[in-house]
Amino acid sequence: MSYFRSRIVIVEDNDAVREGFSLIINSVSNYYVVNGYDNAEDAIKNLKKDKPDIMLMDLELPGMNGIDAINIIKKSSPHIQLIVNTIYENSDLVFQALCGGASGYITKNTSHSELLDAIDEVTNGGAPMSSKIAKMVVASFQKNPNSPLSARETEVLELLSKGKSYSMIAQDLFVTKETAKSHIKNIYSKLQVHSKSEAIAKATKEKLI
Amino acid sequence: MSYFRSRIVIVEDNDAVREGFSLIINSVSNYYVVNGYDNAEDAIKNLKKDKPDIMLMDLELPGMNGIDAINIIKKSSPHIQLIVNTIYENSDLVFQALCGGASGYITKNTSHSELLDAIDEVTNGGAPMSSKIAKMVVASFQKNPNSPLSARETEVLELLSKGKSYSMIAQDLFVTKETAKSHIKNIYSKLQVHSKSEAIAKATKEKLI
DNA sequence: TTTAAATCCCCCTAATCAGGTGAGAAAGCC
DNA sequence: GGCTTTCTCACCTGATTAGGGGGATTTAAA
Repeated sequence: MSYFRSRIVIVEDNDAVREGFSLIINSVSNYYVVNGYDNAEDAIKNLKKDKPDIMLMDLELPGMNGIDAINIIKKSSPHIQLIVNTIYENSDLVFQALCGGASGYITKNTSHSELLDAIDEVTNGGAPMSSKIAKMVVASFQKNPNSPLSARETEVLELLSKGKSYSMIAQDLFVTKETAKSHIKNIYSKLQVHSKSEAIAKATKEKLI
Repeated sequence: MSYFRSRIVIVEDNDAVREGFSLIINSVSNYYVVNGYDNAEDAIKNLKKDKPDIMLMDLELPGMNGIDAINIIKKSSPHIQLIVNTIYENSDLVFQALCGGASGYITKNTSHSELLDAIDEVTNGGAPMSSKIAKMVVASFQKNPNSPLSARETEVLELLSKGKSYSMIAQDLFVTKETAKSHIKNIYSKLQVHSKSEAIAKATKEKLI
């Protein structure tokens, strides 16, 4: 744990919630809230002045949304640890926030002590997540168990998705080019597509690869 | 929380550790350890008999390794929740375990109460992870901030990685095919590659896309 | 004012892609 | 035993592509 008090900025449009967070965070000695904003624009404008180590960021904000804010903040100040705090558990939002550089994602049913735990965790280089979010993140690594494709076809599609040509796939799998083509034809027929890009798009969407 | 005691199987080659876990888990009312094994083969053989709801799985085992075991167990009994418990924090192992269907990944510096917390969490549909593991998982969503590629080039490479042809990329970006080609030439030169597959491989490895 | 980025154009050749049609061997299922 | 799927291989065709070469212009940042 740091010997310095980490500087925290809160971006949250609900005044009561924002002030509640401030009180909680300021009640412990390791942290203090340097500023709170009800919109992302003002928070971004004052980054240089506030010098936050950690930001608590709501996603549903008036004006600029939280996802865009995360991208802007992380580009200009990559050292800032962003913790998303929102009611949304929509998977697109979660992955957009994480891809944009959020260090954690906690939902708004979080207790005061859990909020402080989350701040502790990013301070120690962790990645705090609500239980449901962690589950979504872990699930994103796993394939669809109901794939219509055979093991070999999946293998071929994986190589196709790596940009390999028919002949390269054939080489990798120690078969002839005609065999690779044959697999691809069957993949197209099963997925009801007519090109590499459609096949990869469908396979990615349905987590077949 | 369930009204039934969840059935737990432990796969762990260190006898003392395995028996320690059993004692801890059996000391709470929600769970009981139906069996413990010092290798994956025996655990897999007895799946039908043991009917575990949750398995605690070490990765470094004599004979079959834990990753292969996870894949086999998840294929035959997808309802089983697997919690990896290992000393390894190697990123390849973590992602292999998660891709294979592990529900959680905790490292061996975990306290007794944290172990029980992890079991509680999978019981409630969560995905328990050690702090470092969660950080690795979240980091896997984020791009390399030191990419040599321009924003436009990254965009082009992303489309290329989706299997799109030069002309499709041009259409998507509302430019001519020659422009798309020009970007791709620059990408190849910057990445020092000479084909789609090499570019995608390098970009994926270095998280440029 | 030099550099990088983004756009566009021409030429070239070998290779690729997608479709059709057909077929043999092995494995699994009822 | 018969059925289906899977994996393997082959030939044909026509349109497109990929990757390389050579340039050029405009804008914006350093």
